[in-house]
Amino acid sequence: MREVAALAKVSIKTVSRVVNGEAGVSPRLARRVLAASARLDYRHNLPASSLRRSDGRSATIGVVLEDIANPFSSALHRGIEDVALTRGVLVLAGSSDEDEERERQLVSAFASRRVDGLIIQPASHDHSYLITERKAGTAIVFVDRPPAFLDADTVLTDNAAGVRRGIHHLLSHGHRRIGYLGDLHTIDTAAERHRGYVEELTEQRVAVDEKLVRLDLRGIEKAEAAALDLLRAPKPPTALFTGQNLVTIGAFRALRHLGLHKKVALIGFDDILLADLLEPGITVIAQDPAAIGRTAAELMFRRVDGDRSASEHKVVVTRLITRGSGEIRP
Amino acid sequence: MREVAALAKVSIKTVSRVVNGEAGVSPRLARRVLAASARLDYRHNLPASSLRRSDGRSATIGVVLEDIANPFSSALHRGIEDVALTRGVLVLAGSSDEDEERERQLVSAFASRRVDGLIIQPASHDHSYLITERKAGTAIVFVDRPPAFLDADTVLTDNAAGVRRGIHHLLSHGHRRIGYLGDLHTIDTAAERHRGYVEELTEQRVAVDEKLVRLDLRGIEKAEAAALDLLRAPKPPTALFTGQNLVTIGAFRALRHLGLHKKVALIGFDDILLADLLEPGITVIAQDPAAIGRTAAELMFRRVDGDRSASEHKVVVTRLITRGSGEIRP
DNA sequence: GTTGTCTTTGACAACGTTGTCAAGCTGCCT
DNA sequence: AGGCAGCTTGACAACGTTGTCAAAGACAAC
Repeated sequence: MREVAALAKVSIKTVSRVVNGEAGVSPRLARRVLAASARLDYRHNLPASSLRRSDGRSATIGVVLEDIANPFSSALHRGIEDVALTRGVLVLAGSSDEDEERERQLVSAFASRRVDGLIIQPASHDHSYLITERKAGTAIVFVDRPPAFLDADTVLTDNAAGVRRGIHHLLSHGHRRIGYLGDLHTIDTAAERHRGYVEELTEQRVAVDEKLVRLDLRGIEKAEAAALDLLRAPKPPTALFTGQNLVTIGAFRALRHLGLHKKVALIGFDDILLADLLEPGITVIAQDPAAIGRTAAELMFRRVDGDRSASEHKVVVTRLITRGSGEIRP
Repeated sequence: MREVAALAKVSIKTVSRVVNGEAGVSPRLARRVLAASARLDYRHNLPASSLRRSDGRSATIGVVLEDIANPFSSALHRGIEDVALTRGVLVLAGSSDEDEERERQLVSAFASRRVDGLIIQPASHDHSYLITERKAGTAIVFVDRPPAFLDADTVLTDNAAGVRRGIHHLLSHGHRRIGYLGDLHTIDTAAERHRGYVEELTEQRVAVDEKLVRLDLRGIEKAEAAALDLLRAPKPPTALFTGQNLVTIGAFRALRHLGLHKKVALIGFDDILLADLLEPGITVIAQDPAAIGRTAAELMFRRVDGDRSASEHKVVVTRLITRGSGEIRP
């Protein structure tokens, strides 16, 4: 900047004014400054600028996701990016891999880079450590799962209601023995989905048979094994509800393996690419991760802009997509 | 930091030493500083630190991807993250959406945040604009596609060789009329893959029939329409090779629609989640995007560490995964 | 010609940190 | 006792930028 000022024969303050598009610089000088900065390949130094600025904004936000490579997280990420883009804000993202410690490390790394806001898909179960960040003025929004021991904005899917819709669909097709395969019960969404299963059955006066329920299935293989186990039992279920992406794939593999994929009904939570091309197509309760990301980003930027009203809790609805597997009758 | 120094009754320089783990601070003072910074919830300010430091490292890198939500890009992203993590470096990522202008905007936004390095999956066809960044000391690595008008490190998949292996596989199963469906020919990888198709046929003395080739197919729908068209022609192909992810899905849809999915062979470039569960399973030439990401990140960090040797051009090999669709005989 | 107002411009300090360098202290050797 | 090396500590400037404020200039009104 000093060099640009020297070349344009103005003070560095004038260069600063031109760079920031401030009013009150004569067109003649502005042109000289622009020419000089083009000649010297001058690049504005944003970190230095935000160090000096009164508001201290870095025009950067931090996002903690379960895994930036998984389809749900990355669609969410993209939703956030699209909103951030409209404000010239860049997104730092990291994967927690369901590790509480890693979540905290990421937040800490974001904090030392002075991000304006955080969007967190939580892995940990105690977020009181974020009180410091909030005091420092960082906007915080939770997505997909609620925070614990911290009051903050959230954007969640209505998991229980989604599952209930799916279970209702199976019941209305005549099923009474509906198996449930779920992810780690320590993950809030998995617990919620399981709750939806129990609630809908109870409300419809169908007894919950614990032998038909398998929880804590992480990954395709474990889900496949559990499904095989369930389907080979003396009184097997006539339908399966799977509480997560990979669990659905595992269960479908098991059904295929046993030649039951056209006999036993299946509904999965979360849409899967290609689910429509399988035989039968897989009926799913689809979430809208991009919408969750957009909503969270909008909420977060409202806080960045100074909104200090009470925490908001938004719910993004699910959609039942019928493709065949959920419409098989017992 | 000033406040911490005051509370610990030391100079701010001593606080700086403790925060940076520099040797030569007596344990007694170090303990006092640590206690004071814990009490005041002190957070080290990395942008300010790197402003002052002689090397000026921001411990942040920028990544331009085609779309952070697409499976290929996000696996690549994750590979980069895993390497960056080991150095405490954070990753800024953005989607170019195949838009040249957007690519440049992202690079410029990264540059004003003073990233230490850039990893670019290029959308544009002239990268001379990056000479400035390189002069400023930013390490630059290209992934998936080569740069134009710029000499830089690259990590590419051997696209032509991969396709040739697939075509060879089809030929060895007795096919002579092999259709080719490809993505936008302006994308370097798409052009390379098409080249592989032509080369292998030519080398094996099979005439290339232009009526069996459709390029510039962007997205599932267009690919599906083109495949339908091809398969309904007077002398339809007995096998299809699809040059990209979504094109493969579109082609499979078309085959299913015509009831030809167990009669016409299909090999696709890029693996697809669930491809093994379709009927028949889809034979693919699989890339390893996570390996590309890791390799690129390692190359980039070597440059950040001062390696000034000639540009390296790494090639990540493909793998043929047979699942049934590619083994159908005419 | 003087005064007042408005616009343009620049000098200087400050943002939070670290590199440089010198001062102060301890302990050992002569 | 004096000298010296080695360790610990702090004062100060500087990184690239912008907020503050005052000076300089332009112009109109009297």
